Amino acid sequence: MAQTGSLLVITGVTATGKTDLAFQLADRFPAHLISVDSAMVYRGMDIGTAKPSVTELLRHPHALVDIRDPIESYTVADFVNDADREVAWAFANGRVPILVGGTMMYLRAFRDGLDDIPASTPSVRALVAQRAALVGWPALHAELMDSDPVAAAGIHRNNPQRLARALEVLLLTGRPLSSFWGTAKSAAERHACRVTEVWLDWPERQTVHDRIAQRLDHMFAAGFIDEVVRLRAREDLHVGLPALRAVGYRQVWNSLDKKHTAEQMREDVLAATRGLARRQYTWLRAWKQLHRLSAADPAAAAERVARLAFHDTSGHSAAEIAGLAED
RNA sequence: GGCCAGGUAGCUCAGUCGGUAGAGCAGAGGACUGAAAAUCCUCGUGUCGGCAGUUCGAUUCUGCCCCUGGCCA
Repeated sequence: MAQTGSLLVITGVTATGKTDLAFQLADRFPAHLISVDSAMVYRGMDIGTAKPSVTELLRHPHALVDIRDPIESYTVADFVNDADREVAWAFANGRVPILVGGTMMYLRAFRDGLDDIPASTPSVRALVAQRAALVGWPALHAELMDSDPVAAAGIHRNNPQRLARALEVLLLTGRPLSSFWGTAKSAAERHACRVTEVWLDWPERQTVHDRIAQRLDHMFAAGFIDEVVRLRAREDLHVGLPALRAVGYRQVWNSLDKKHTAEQMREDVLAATRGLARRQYTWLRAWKQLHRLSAADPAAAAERVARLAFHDTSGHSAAEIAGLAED
């Protein structure tokens, strides 16, 4: 099948400057920006998610931002469907899709594809939770070991979330979760395109931690706490919701309950954000095919990405591109 | 100045009836198929404030000193 085009993915841990890089490229090339961010999908969660400002979004529109109310949930499958639709739109309109963001599971599901497995339902989820409360998760893990040993082997007995999913699928379909595996198609296959993935990174972890702290102080100055207070004012929202479990929101929400000092609140959010960055690193280090670029030199990074993903407009030959893509 | 309570892991603390110590948090590494900014797994040597004494052996007991907090002057 002939390739129809080139698709660019820009990722990296939180607070590394991914958005700025995407803006630079969007200024130079006909691009379609697609957000890969499980928190920016929610309306009214702007400051704490480091969402681009309204003016920035007007200048550089992002697909998949502000598409859900915090009461709703948004899933990996939703993301892959939405992203596929946006990518197809971009190709149909002569634009290069640029996926920007740090929700690593979304990114991997998009790139490698998702198998066709039904979503859970509230009633089945509640049923599994009830049984867990009764017999405990390790016991349910033992049961899964009997009915779906393949899936059970990959899930720790203390991991309620992943264990629940496997059991829910079993209840929902009567089939083991693992029996659904193996049919997923990668993004390159689904869109018949070349996929270039870029990891924007700082050489020192400390730099990332410093940037996180600096950004958080700007968030507080910009009214982050008021934003959470506004969400709390809604009677229907609570911290159990996926949206309100987002880093920062959960800590600020809980701090307001416990009447923590401002300093304690800040430390809680910082620790949670550093933890997020650490887990993002775990994904990134496992993806060896990423082009790792230094965030310390944004201009050079932009130049490099332009050559890697937009070779058609910068006049490089296919042979040169193949060489560049090797390193 | 006197009295009291403390000084143990980056932080908050527990503990050792004398045999050189352990939790939570922080931090690090890892896993990851519809909640993923989620959920979970693994990782703990630190002059036990300093100096001396008693002892086979002191972080633990004793003395002195230093520091912190409180009370009394």
